Parts: sequence; structure tokens; C-alpha cells
Amino acid sequence: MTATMTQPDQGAGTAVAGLPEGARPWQRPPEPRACRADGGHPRPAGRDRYTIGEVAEYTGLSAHTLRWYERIGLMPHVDRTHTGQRRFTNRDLDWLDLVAKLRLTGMPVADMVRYAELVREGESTFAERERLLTEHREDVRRRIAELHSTLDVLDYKIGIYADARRASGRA
Amino acid sequence: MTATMTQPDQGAGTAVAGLPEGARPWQRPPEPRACRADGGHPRPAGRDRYTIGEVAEYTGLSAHTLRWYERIGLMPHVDRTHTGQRRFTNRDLDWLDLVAKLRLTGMPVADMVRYAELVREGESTFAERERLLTEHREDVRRRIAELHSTLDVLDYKIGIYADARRASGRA
DNA sequence: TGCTTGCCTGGAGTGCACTCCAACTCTTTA
DNA sequence: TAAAGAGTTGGAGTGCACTCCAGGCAAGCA
Repeated sequence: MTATMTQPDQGAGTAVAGLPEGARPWQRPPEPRACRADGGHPRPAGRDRYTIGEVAEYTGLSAHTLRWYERIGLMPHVDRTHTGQRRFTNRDLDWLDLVAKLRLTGMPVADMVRYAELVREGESTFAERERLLTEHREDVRRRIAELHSTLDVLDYKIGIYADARRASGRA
Repeated sequence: MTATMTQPDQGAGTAVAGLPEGARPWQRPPEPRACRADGGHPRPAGRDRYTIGEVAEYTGLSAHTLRWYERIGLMPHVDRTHTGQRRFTNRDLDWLDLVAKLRLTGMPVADMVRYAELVREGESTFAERERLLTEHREDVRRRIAELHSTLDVLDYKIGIYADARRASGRA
């Protein structure tokens, strides 16, 4: 159950690499844009093994970034061929979809790594995962409200310039 | 006219310092949060000259950041005392309010510098300013839509965890 | 057999937006 | 008058999230 979106534990090792925790509180991470997040990858139905190049194409992330995600513990153990090449599954693509969504909201990579760790630890972390996502949802709601308030300022100023344009047009 | 919010030209020099233009298209700048943007500075009515420390307190920006803003051309020529200390005016505080709003929406500093340049150039740039803000407004609207769509995903996943919690509670 | 293409790794580099430092001057209070 | 505290500068440092590079391996094909 909760199949495509929870990614149960598959290998609990892979400690986090170089991610110092001291995020400045006022600073939001960059928001990736238009990473073909919706309408996304047209998975060739029936397959379940993709090269890193294919995944890069489907997700809009670079192969570099995919390898980096794995290195910092943001991917849940990717399969390898006997020669060591990565083979991503549909499950991995689902996970990357979720990651893309969370990145869109500006969730710091460190927080997503934390979430990925909880997923690896199994069902015992359901409550913690729910808490983490609920907190983040509040954050997103606040952000939406902020954006609406700046929209008001923009409307006001654009109105001033539009008025000036109309006035000079009439003059 | 359009007094407090347009900051007409006052000294056209101050070329931009070290701001390479090559912003990566997918990358949004960080969003400063809770910089007491609303409810803001309780300007002691009647005054019109503030030290950098006072402005830092009112705006929530650090003195470092205020000096840096001036250096890169994001401030419209700040007055000085005869010994060279900055004295900010209410007009400067208005400008910083606008800047704070634009930063909240994730407008890159380079774009705000561009806007500040247009303001310094005077009324002839009204049309360009209107265009710039209108474009940015579209951006903000898109971002709001994105956030709403991720909110749906969050709701869905939180629902799954909540269901699991309720189910295990019943079992 | 050689050539091309795609993948591998660790580590270094990039861009943005600050943030801090050293060494100094100016202002205010005791 | 002395000391504390706030201001000044240019330039270096920080944190995040990638992004790139060199040097090498493996598979497909003319």
C-alpha cells in the first residue's frame, strides 16, 4: 500500500555527505523552474530500467545532478549493472517526481535528504514524515500569502505607470 | 507626483559593480523570509535622517547588506554627513520597502538594480519600468500556481500518512 | 581494430546573495 | 580626556545547489 509514493527502506546506509546544517533562516533555496515537472516524462510503458541519460531527459535534471543527489543520500539506493552503471526504475522516477515538487516549493535539499532518510528507515517513521510534510505545507501556504501581498504592490505600481502613460497619451 | 514610490533621478553615476548577467534560467534566487516586511519600521514621525544602524533595525536588513546594496547600485544615492557617514531619509525607507517586497517574490538582485537604474534615469523610462514590473507580475502569478499544485501533492501524501495513523490506531 | 558514445569517479569550480574582517575614524557618554 | 560604541572602506569568506573537469572504463559498430 501507499505504493508509488513512499519508497520503503531499501538499504539504510549512505550517510549524508557534505551538508552543513547551518541554513540561514531568512534564506530560501533557489527554486528550479520549468523542469518539465508536469506533463513530465513519457515513460515507455513496460520498461523498468533506465540509464542516467534517459532519466536526465525525462526529469529535466542533469546527469551530474542525479549523481549528486545519490551521493548526498537523496536517492533511495539506485541499482547498478554488473559493470557499475546506474539503472533507474519507475519507482525511482516516481521519487524524483516528488523531489521535483518539493524543490519547486523551495524545500532545502537538506530537508529532503532528511525525508529520504525517514523513508529508508521504514514505516516506523510515518508520524515523523507526516509532521515534516505538514510543517512544510504551512510554509508553502505562508509563501502563497506573501506572494499575494506583493502582487498587490505590483498592481499598485503598475497602475501608476499605466496612468502616467494614459495621461501623456492624452496630453 | 508618484512621490514616495518612484524615486526620481538623483545622480546618474554609480555604475554596477560585479554582477555578471548569466543567471541560470532554472534557478530562482533565495527568498528572504520574515524580514519584518509588513507591520514594518515604526518611523518616528517628524524625522528624516536615520543612521545605518537605525535603518538596519527598521528594515531587518544588516548594515552590511545596506552598504552592499548601495555599492551595487540598488540604492538611489544616500546622503552623507560632512564626515562621510550615511544618513538615510524616509524616501530611502520607502524604496527599501519596495525592494523588500520584490525580494520576497524572488526577483534577482540584478533585476532590481536594473529597475533602480531606470528610476535614476527619470520619467523617460516609465514604459520600460512598467514592462519590467508587468513581466515580473506574470512570474509571480506563475509561481503562485506552481505552489498551489504542490500543495495538492502535499495534501495527498499527508492524507496517506494520516490514514495509516488512523488505521494503526484502530488496529 | 579503431572510433564514437555514454557512463564512471573524486574533486574543483561557479553564481548568487550576502556576511565578515581588519584597520581605521567619528560620536557620545562618563 | 578617555573609553566605548557605532560608523567607514576594500576585499576575502560563506553556504547552497549545483556544474564541470580530467582521466578512465565499457559497449556498439564499420
